[in-house]
Amino acid sequence: MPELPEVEVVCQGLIKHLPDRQILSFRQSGKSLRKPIPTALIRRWVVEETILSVRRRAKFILLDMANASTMILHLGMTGRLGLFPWDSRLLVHDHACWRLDNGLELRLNDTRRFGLIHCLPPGLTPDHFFAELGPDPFWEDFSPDYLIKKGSRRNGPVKNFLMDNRIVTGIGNIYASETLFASAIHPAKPTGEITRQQWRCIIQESRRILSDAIACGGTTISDYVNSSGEKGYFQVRLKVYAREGLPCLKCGAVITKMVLAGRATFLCPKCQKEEG
DNA sequence: AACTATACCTGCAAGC
DNA sequence: TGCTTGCAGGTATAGT
Repeated sequence: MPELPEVEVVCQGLIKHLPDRQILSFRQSGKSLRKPIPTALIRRWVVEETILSVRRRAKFILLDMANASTMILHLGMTGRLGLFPWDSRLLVHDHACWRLDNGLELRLNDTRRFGLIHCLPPGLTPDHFFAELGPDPFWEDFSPDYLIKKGSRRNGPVKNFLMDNRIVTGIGNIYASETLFASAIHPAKPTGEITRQQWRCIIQESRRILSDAIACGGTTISDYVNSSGEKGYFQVRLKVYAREGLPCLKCGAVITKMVLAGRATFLCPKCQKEEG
């Protein structure tokens, strides 16, 4: 998916347009996303309601409605949200469309359909829905003490640990590689061997990289665009991700690729020593 | 309990 | 040209 920065950029775009808008109607493609689209719940609780606010929690986007219901959106790997004139032509993978009272329609386009839409009736807070999720990287809870407590008994690769959203949310495959490069830590290093100083470094670097990426409008690998249809520009700042065979920007050694938990992982073998 | 492999789905690029 | 294969930003699950 879009990782945390891309979701944040989309969210910031939606905040400019959605609050105070009323949803007039809802339509869908008929295809299921990761779970079936809860059309009945959306028509019951969201249609004809006004949007109060737009928030992000982890990689979820939340629309708080005036009647205290909540619509929760997740973009999966290929999800995109955009605003279009309501009578404009639908695109091939437009799966959910909310018509607004200003002539525009919010459309969720998701090629691979790994996205998710939830609708919580009034009074059901999203809290229990997010109960299993770890903190955002920007929260104070994301601290060396917390990571030592959660990670000391783990021997799996630290990269997998950082991508586990029960530990910390929003660090996906791109930013896990980038954070570990910036921290000079080998992605396969056993989690339990990471020192307090290294955790401090990981926290600091992940926040710096994610902030920079948000400021750049996110990373566009192939098809991600923000809610205004603009691409992000962080990809030109990536130091290791998708740079296999190219020289390390710090030391000139050749960037290599390995597979961890089935995911492509990029590193500089010289800057990120196994025993480091 | 922790970890890996697999499944979900479509499109694209590379290789034959 | 056309087929097959592998791979892609996420996450839930079943299995070891």
